[in-house]
Amino acid sequence: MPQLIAVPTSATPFSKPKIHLPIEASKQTCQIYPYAHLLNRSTSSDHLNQIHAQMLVSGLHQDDLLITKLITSIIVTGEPELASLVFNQVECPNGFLWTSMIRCYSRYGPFKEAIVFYARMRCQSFRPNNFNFPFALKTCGVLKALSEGKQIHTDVMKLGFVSDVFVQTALLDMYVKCRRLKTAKQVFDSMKTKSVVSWTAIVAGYCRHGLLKQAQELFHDMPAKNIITWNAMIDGLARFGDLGTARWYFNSMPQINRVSRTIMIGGYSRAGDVANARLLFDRMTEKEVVEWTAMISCYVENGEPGEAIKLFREMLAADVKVDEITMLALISAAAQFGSSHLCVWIENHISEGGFGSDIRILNALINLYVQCGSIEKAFDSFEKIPNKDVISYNSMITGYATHGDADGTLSLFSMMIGANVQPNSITFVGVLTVCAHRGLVDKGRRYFRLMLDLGYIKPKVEHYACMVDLLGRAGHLEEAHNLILNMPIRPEPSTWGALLGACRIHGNLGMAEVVARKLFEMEPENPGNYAILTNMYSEKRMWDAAIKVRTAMKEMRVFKTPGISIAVEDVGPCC
DNA sequence: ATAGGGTTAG
Repeated sequence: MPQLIAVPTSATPFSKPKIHLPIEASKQTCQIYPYAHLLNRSTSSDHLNQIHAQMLVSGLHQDDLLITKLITSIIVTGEPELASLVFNQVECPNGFLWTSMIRCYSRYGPFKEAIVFYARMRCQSFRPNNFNFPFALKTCGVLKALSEGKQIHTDVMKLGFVSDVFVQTALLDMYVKCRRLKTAKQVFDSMKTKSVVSWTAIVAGYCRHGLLKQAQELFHDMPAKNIITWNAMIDGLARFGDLGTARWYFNSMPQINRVSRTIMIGGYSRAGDVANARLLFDRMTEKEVVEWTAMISCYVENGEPGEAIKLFREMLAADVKVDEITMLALISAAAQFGSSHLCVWIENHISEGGFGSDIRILNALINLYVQCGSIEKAFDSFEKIPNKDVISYNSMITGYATHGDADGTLSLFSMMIGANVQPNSITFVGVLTVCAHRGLVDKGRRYFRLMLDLGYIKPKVEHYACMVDLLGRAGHLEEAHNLILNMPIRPEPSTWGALLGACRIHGNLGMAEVVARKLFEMEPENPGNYAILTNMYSEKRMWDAAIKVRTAMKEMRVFKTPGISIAVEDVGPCC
């Protein structure tokens, strides 16, 4: 995470905020205050603008109480930009105002602005209060902005909030969200008084990162649990493979709610138990958008897009309000279904629901068109996105790559660089895949080199697999072999498998023997590797060697699985 | 300040 902004940590001097209220303005106060009752949730932003204009004219824009009310009203309309506009005209904002602005951005985004506001507050040497920290820290967690979080941590210590349970809990949660479990635990251990929330935050942190042992230990040690603690625990268990225990906890917890059931639906879904997920779903009386979406996703996750789409229709019939996450699940289902006649229907829902400006939806749409085979339409949707992010570019690059379009892939990569969007490891999977597919050896080498030179991308096995495939197919077996031997991460059987395949293509028996030996060690139970080597011996009429491999196979009790042809199910029309 | 559903690759 690049540093968003330098948060000044100088803690002195603290100037008390002063309100410079013009005398004339204070005289007019009673005339203007009647406007205050207009500032409620339903006030439109035009109306707020009018009120603000009047305040400016009357010189009341420095009136602490009124401005606070105005900004609060703007914030509930969810328009942070307008709120900042008003805020920026306040000479000496009070603590409540600073908190409001930070909280506003931490809720509606852009999240970065919340930290910017925190930094601005510190630049003005305003002393944060215990309400400022949690919202600023929460935002650091959302953005995974560890370095900013640490700077706020310094402020917390300098300014004497080490014994504030709220602040400390927010701090430990920030470390949890930034994947710093050890630091989170240190903060937790240092707390003299801990609330249920503090305990739950650390338990949930361990759960989220799959450290179930630590989580369970604390779970059993904690003096009191609430339903959130239980839910965090069953989610951890269900998420990381111990569905049985999760189920046991689920059945023995003092009370359950909608969240508990949704967690279990997710657990069953990941275990492939669609029937039990549906059973739980059907038994729920109060189903809202999250529950419906969980069940729809369950079908998507388990390869039943038809059922997912059917359930979505039921959801509409049940008059449940669809949100952007339901739409993402639905688009996923349609993409899996792969039929282009769903696309128009989907696009209608997107515009009806007002999701047309949500970049996540638009990105999913690119993938939908790619999966339906209309790469041109995918590009149309891609082009229409005003501020394309990495995922937009990746979706399109991957789309071209899976269609084997090297020109499309590589020109889009250049476009991405030109637009100053940083490629990530997924981008390079796409680029290298297409190079391997199209036999573009030199280009592949160059892009691979570029990826390493960029420095911020940790090469993964997938990248090496692409390169081995690319070099191997082109006959550069030695180079491919050396790449595997020198790669900084553990090669997977499939990495060696790619090389073995290349040896077969080029009839290089010597290297095939070396590679096969490696594979026999790694996955002695996989019959495919023996088969390739046996076939290579047979092709060279080396019958003795072939028989030797077969015998070894028998001794290892490896049997070649007979070929199975799976009938393609006719799903029929779905709508 | 703590819990549930989602988009890009493989």
